[in-house]
Amino acid sequence: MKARKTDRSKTRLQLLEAAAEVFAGRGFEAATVREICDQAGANVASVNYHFRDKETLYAEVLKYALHRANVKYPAGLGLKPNATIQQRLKSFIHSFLLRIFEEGPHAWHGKLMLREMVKPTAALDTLVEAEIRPMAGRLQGLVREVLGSKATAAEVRLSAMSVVSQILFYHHCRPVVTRMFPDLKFDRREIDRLAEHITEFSLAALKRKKKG
Amino acid sequence: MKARKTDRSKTRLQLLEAAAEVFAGRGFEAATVREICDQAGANVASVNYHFRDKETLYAEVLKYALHRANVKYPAGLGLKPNATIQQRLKSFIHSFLLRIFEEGPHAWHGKLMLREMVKPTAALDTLVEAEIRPMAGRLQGLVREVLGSKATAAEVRLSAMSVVSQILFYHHCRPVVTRMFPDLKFDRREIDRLAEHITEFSLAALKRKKKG
Amino acid sequence: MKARKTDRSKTRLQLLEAAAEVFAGRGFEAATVREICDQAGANVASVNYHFRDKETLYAEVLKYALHRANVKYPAGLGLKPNATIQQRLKSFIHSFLLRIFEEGPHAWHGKLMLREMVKPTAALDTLVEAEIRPMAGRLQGLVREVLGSKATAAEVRLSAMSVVSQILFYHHCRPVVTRMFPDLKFDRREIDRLAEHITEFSLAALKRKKKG
Amino acid sequence: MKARKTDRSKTRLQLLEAAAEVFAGRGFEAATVREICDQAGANVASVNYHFRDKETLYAEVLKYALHRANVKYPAGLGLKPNATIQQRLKSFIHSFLLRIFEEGPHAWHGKLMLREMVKPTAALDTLVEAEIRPMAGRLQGLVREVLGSKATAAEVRLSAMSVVSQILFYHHCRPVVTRMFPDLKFDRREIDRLAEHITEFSLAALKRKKKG
DNA sequence: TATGAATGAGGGTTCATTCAT
DNA sequence: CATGAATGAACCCTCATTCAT
Repeated sequence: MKARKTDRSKTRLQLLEAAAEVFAGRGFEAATVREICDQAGANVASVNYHFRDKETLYAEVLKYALHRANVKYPAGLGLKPNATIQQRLKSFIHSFLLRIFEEGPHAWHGKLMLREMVKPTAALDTLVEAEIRPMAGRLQGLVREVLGSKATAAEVRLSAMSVVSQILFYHHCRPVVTRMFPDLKFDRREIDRLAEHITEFSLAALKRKKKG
Repeated sequence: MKARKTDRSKTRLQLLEAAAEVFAGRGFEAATVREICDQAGANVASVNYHFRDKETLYAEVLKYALHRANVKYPAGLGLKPNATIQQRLKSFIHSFLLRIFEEGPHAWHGKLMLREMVKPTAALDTLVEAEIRPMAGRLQGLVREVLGSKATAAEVRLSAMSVVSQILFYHHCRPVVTRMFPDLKFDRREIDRLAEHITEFSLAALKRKKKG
Repeated sequence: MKARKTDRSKTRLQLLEAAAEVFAGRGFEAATVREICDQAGANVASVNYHFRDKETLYAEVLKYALHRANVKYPAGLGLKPNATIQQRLKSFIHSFLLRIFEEGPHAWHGKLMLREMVKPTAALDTLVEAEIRPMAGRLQGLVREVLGSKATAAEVRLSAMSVVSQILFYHHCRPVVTRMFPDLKFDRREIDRLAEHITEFSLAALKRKKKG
Repeated sequence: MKARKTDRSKTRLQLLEAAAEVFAGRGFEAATVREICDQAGANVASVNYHFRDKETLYAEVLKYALHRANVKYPAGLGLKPNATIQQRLKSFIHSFLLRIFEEGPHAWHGKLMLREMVKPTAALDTLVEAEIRPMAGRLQGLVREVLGSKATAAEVRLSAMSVVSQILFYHHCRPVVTRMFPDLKFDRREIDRLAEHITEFSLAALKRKKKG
């Protein structure tokens, strides 16, 4: 009956996993503490015991989901340093798209992030610094490689956003995209095609800008 | 007879306005009919009397917000038929950005739409057909003008999404953008610059693709 | 548009008919004024306008149902004065049973009466005097004919109740009876058999009592 | 462990008692969970916590009231096996009448049963099998003893209903009986007299039928 | 330490009734 | 005179949270 430290950690973890799934699926308001506890096989009071309240649990879940996602998709994103700029840009885009279209536990992060866009919480500040800014830095590096050293920081920034926006679009507008083109199934091949298009479109724009 | 109808419409309208604001601000789940009724200066039972239930009210609010937005930003979007393709594309992008960055009552629509992306309701189907598909058609028309008649429908579609995604990015990711670049104030001038960039970036890509 | 006196009466009557059906079917509490008005093809406010409130309407409905029932089953109950006592007793019992098992509008009265047993209202007093006491008097007359003049009033009264109770049982306990004997269908023939049994059983008891 | 269970049972029990009284007094529809909880000294949410909803509570109350009644009036009903059939029949009738005329907590069951006659719920099915059918079996056994083995099952059944109906009459028609004979007070002595009459009346009928 | 019973605030909804028209 | 819009009280129920154990 004595709860060992391991047990404590175990319940906490199960609570986090369950909460991530429920929050991702239903959103903060619609999610109920009871459902989370049930799914975690824990007591109704567990959330308040382990995390003080529902809101704190949510913040912890965001951090946890970020951690989980970073474990699977480390900063490198599979790029090889000696590849051409085209190859590296496409690799960046492709990896990002894969991450976006992934289903199951690893999709929690994306869904939670989208919910943060609608109703930001304090946790978003952390996420921006820990995750988004570094990734933006990587992308701006790639963009600058194409634009050349004469490009201003503002130009680089705008162009990087133009690139990433094309990726995120399929995450943020999926409900509309699937309704407008019901035939589109985002399987492996389709995602490849998408990465191809976005890379090509972006590179074309960037190279033209460079010349101009 | 008219007075009656007007009276009925009056409370209904106040309810719609109040509901639009509350739903946009809090989301469907978190919004309470009590707050909506208070804000509309009506009784708690008004929602059930005029709209049967909260869900039906929400659907009506979406339709109403769409109507309001369309009245202010009619299909023409200020384009002149005899303008060049560059001018017309930039006009499309600029109008769309203005719509996105607008604040006050006209911003309801955008916020509600964003919420629909996170948790689509039955109302989204209607909106896609009534609003989004027509606008997508307009944009695809512009894109095809640049790409030329040899471009496949799929190519046109993908490119159009690349264009619109750059606009929507500032809507869907505003919380992140403002956190990453706190100095950016999206005033008139900044929006102009943004429209300029997106147009230039997109045209560059499209023209390059045309050649290739 | 002018409402003539006839119209007023007409609406009142339709309200009464609708209310009788709804009250009989759902009971006073569960019945809603809206359903009654809808079924009567009248305005929501009609009940309050024509009958002051729901409770008054209920009292009027009881009176009305009694009136309707008495029109169809007049005091005579089809007895012929020159028939034997057996024939007249059986006729009384048979008529009463038919009344009880009747369906449709004429069953309202019985259902409402049963509801009065559960929760008597002021209307019950009227009904007892107007309907039940006279009928009890008739039955006691028949019983006395069998028991003879030596029987005390109390004996007559008890025996009369023994007779009528056997009839009412099938009204008051129908849900139990149908559950205990699902095969029993109370059609014309079965009701005949029932009347036969009750008459026979009661006469046997009465005659034996007379001797003893 | 025991303390917990007891605690749980305690509130549950208080809820059941309070609900039995309120349901018996007002009926299912008119009863409010607030009144029940207040009377039980519990929170408004207690009903939903312990019984899920009002309907389930009602079903539990019916079972509980049956249990309570059966504890006080066990199957034996005070019959001695070596008594004569007259004595045993009178004992059956007398016990049943006492049960019917009892007031206070033990009267809940009777009132609830009467309400079930007016508006049966799913709980009635259970009650018929658990309580009514066994009691009907006992009575039919007594009736058959008098009628003899030649009597058909249908005859036994009809006669048993004739007997029980005379008892239930005073339950189902009490409001009418007290209005018609305001002098009648159903005290110990009057109930004795009633039992005497019903037994005598029924036996007379049964014995006569036997001969015939 | 960790739990299940219990809480009270607040949710959406329904209802008989009222009142200006 | 008769109506339909509007009301406010009360309904059952759900919820995150607390507390004794």
